[in-house]
Amino acid sequence: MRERQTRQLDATYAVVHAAHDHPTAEHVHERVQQRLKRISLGTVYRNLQKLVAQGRVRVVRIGPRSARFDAMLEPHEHFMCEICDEITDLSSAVAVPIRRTSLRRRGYNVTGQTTTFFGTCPRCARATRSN
Amino acid sequence: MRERQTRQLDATYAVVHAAHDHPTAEHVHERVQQRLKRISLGTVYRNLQKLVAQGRVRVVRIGPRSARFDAMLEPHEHFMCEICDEITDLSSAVAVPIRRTSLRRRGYNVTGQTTTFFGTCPRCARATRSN
DNA sequence: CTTTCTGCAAACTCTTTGCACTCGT
DNA sequence: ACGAGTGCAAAGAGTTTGCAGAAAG
Repeated sequence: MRERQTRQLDATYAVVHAAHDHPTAEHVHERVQQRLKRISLGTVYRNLQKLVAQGRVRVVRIGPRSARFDAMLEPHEHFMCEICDEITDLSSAVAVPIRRTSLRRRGYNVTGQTTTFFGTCPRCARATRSN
Repeated sequence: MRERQTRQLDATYAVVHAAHDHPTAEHVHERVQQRLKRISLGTVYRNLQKLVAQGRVRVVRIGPRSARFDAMLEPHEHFMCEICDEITDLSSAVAVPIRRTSLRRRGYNVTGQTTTFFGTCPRCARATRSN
């Protein structure tokens, strides 16, 4: 046997899959603890790594803070609000796959891509204006 | 007076500006030390922050390792090789500005964007094939 | 039973910071 | 000479890891 199915792994995946807010490892830990009170942060980190290696979860590295996790596997883009730090999903542009082809012609092997927009989200933009 | 022009700040900017390989803070430190032997890593970090705040340098946060710095201010995309960790510049797609407009219509205030492709660069792709 | 996984705590990496001193202006 | 900037070393955040014991198959 190679990989075991543990409560900790299942719960970690369930939390990331249910989340729609790109949680950090610490967020995931807090949420998993609601079900498994004794799970440690180290285990959450190990299981997140495992899920990423299995391709069931993706890492989103944006901004100066911690890595964030996402079980949305369909290609999509992100918007990061520099005021509230919230990351929202954007539906993917149609134009993008074309660029991959041109890179492949130049000898690159492209396995992934991310586009992130930065700025102020509508909610924070409104709040800023009214202050 | 507000900001002073120190040897350390000048040298830090000169190194980033001359670099074409997206150096980490530690890289920048090593290179600046060739001219100012007593400069500390903390000072390099503080000066890199200052340059970023001034808009003379950009931070590139890709991959699990440290932040990397770039004085190339024209819009461009990145390719990160997952084997050798090298980040290369790609000329920017023409299609991208269009998407910003559509985000603005939805209430986002867009101040920046990055697109990164992941995979294997031509050199590593060749090396892998021949092994 | 065997081997992987876990909890815990310590270690590690990257970055920031407090303090006394230095150096631009 | 005033105060922003510096070097140094210690502290912080985020993440990884060694180990002894727990538990999946």
